Amino acid sequence: MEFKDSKGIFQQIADNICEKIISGEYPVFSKIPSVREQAAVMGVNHNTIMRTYMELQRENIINNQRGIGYFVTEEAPQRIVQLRKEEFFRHEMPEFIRQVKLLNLSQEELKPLFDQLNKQP
Amino acid sequence: MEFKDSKGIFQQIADNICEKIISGEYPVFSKIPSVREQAAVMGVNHNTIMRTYMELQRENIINNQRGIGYFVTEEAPQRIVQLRKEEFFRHEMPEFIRQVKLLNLSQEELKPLFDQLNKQP
DNA sequence: TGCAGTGTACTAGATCACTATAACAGTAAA
DNA sequence: TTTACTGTTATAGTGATCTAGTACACTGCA
Repeated sequence: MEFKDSKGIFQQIADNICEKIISGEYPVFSKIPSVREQAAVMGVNHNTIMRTYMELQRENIINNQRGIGYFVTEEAPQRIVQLRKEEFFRHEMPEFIRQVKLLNLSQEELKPLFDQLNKQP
Repeated sequence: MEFKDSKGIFQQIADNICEKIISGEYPVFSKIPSVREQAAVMGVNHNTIMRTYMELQRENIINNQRGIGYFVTEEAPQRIVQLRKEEFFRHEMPEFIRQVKLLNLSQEELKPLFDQLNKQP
């Protein structure tokens, strides 16, 4: 996996896992890759994955059974979407609007954006 | 100034200065605060400001006269807007759209966004 | 019981961003 | 010339993050 240096690696991995959960790649109740396996896949140290998993566990997105592995909780998808929506409306959307105004983008330039957003249900 | 820990401080200061330039707070050809003064205002070390200024100089947004200070270049506002537009269309907008789709936001939830964007000329 | 795979914990070290501090050099103006 | 600004450079130290490596404990299964 490639990482931006604008954010902690463990946070990026957490985001990545969360997206796999809400996209269905990691279904509810399923076991996610072990700390060591994930570390190998991501190309990072297993301690870094450990930190990621502990964070996600603290947020009740995964839970673990010692000696067995980590599992996606039943409430995970709902929690992730909820947390992300809050973040989206509190920060990302206002910042996005601020950018548009600061750059003084025209309706013409924004047309592709509208086209994409209008595809939403 | 408050800083997010998601990005280097020097980069956030550079962004801040760029916004002051395109908003007109730092007009073309004007002298911007000295390294030490800016450091005091921002509450950081002057080496950090030095790094910021060197970056901005590398991008031809400011230039300097040793012993006198740093000045906004004539082409600065245009360059900043151009660089930011490129960045916006290459990364921020696609990422924003990706988020909207991932969170499966409804037209209803997006209405405030449309309202804001339609205010653009 | 033994083994393989799992989580967990610990120490040590590398790297990076930023800070703290100092010293040096150019410019303008009194 | 002196003073008070400027930029510039250098060294050392701190804190956070991530890596490297090791060791230990738990679980399921052959």
